[in-house]
Amino acid sequence: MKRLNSKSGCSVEVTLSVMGGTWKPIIIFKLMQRKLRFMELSREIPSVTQRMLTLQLRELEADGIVQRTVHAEVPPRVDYELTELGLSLAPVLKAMRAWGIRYAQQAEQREEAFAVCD
Amino acid sequence: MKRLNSKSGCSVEVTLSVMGGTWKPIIIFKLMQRKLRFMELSREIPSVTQRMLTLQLRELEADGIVQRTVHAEVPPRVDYELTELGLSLAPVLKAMRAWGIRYAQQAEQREEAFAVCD
DNA sequence: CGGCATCCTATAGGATACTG
DNA sequence: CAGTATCCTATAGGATGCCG
Repeated sequence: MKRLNSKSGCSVEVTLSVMGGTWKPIIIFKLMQRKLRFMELSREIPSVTQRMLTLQLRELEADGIVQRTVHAEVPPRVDYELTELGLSLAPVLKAMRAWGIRYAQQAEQREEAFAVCD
Repeated sequence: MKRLNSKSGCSVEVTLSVMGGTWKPIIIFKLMQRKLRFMELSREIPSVTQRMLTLQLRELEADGIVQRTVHAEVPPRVDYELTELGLSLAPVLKAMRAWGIRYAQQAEQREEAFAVCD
């Protein structure tokens, strides 16, 4: 996905430059519910490979959306949580969630057999 | 961008399967304000090429988000407007717009010189 | 456990030219 | 005007293996 230049364009493009991408909204949404470690995130989002998960988390970290904490333990333990800035994206994600639920319900009535969870 | 399978996964993934992508949210946002013809859309979103605009509009049409109307005139005239389903995405786009504006304002205070419009 | 490195393929996306 | 068609490059993304 093309990374939009956040220094220009409309306000929606600015948001997209930070949370655009196939996995970022899902990652942020999962982290809205609670702090998660790497393996937990991986299990929560089965469709993402570990490689992509790592890459996207690094970008979210660089953009100040996600806080990464490494605990000095054996076995290693790393957890990810939203920063204040990341939390401020909650209204966007909540709107997306609400729309997805409504859409799936309507599709169900059309016998399209969705299976939606969070 | 990987097209998520809308038949599974969390509710956010369902929404992403319809409006995910670099250009779709921007296109939908522009059409929220008013009906636009192809060239108008192209000018409103300078960063998108005609080719990508066509492709994305076709997908949005196939997903029932956008209504394409061809007028039998010379020169040809085609306009795009949101369907009822497309309009129901407004809360998502409005949340994205609000976040983008706030983010740009804060960046401005950090002297990062954004230039944001709609 | 939480990665990173490497190699590979598929798809997104751009440039340009052409057409009804 | 509103596209198509063609060709091309860049990036997304997957599979696998290794490591502290």
